[in-house]
Amino acid sequence: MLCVSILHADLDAFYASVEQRDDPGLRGRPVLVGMGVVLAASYEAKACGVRTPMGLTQARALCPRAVVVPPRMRAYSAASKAVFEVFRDTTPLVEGISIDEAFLDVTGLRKIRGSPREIAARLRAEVRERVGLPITVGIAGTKFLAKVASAVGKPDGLLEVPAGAELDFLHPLPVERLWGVGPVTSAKLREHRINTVGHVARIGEAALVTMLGAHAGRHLHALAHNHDPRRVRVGHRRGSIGSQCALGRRPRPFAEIDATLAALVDRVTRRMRGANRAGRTVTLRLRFDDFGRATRSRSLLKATMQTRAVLDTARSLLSEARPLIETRGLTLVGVAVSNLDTDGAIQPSLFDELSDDGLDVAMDAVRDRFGSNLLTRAATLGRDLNPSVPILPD
DNA sequence: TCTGGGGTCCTAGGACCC
DNA sequence: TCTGGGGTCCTAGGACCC
Repeated sequence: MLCVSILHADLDAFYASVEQRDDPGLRGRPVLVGMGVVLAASYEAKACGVRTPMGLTQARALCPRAVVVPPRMRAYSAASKAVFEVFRDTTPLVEGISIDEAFLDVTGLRKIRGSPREIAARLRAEVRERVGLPITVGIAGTKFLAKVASAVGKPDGLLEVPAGAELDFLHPLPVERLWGVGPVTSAKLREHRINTVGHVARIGEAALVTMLGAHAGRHLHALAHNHDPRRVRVGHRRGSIGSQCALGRRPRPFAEIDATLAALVDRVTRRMRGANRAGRTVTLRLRFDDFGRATRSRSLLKATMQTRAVLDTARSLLSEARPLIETRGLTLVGVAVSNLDTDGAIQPSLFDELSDDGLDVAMDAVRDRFGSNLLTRAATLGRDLNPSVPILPD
């Protein structure tokens, strides 16, 4: 039987490392990337206790020596592409998880490329040489364990969990290492004095299901025994495309929220056209003063990637949510399109043709109603927002 | 510890169909 | 008029991930 070997490759403090690579003056110093909140912290900054996402004010208090730089998404996107090229030169079986991490299936490469450890070591060296970035690689027989291994191996490390030693490695770790255990599940488990993965493995599936629900219970039980049958999937396409914008606590006139929504829809549909994906379900995301959240969604009869159609739907959802917004105070607005088709032939509308440069078009839609102040505000917002960065390579 | 922006998956009720 | 099981889609919410 062929023993599966999976690598989990994860760039270290990705955005911060790109900044340190591009500005030698930042090397060896604590670096924070962010605007408002910390998007990434170099290991020097993490040593002070800085975490993401933490407010920059608080991060500066913890780490007064830190250099704060604004994010440069284009640079990170380019670096990510270069790293993924190294991945694909290693094996065609690459599954991107995010801009800075991927699974690589190297099963069966032993004869031509050496042991998984040799492959991983070469991969790390190549990322360092070709892209100039530190990367940690975990090696194991399952995706889950490879991911745990890279997390434990950070930073700039290589950690292999040998066959047969999986549970010895896994069971002493805290429950938070399990994929799918966040703050809520962690609190529930710790309430029952379940603190380690080994304890999760011992208490039995039925008890976990009672505690956490059917799916989560079975899932965690399986992971705690290192049962993870998921294969590395190639060519997986994202299921939704969205954009959102935090508004701060200052009250905003409804018209300004509407203009912001138009800017967001313009970005989203532009990205959809760029990726040639049409979608059918429009979701409006809202977050309120008390950090409560709500979503409102509507499905269209036909998939679209046109700004006009998505904007009309989003705006209608926003109007319906207006009473909610006015009572609870809005701090974030977002829009996402899901139910994505793959075969959407691009059908430019007049609206879209007008929209080729910047946010002019979405702004046209609000100009008459809201006047030039809001137009300026929304256009500024759009330019401040970072360009689209693919989360998964299309 | 007061929280950004990009996503994923699961649950559950209701409408609707056979 | 009341009734069943099975299935899909839509919508809203929640938890989680990086």
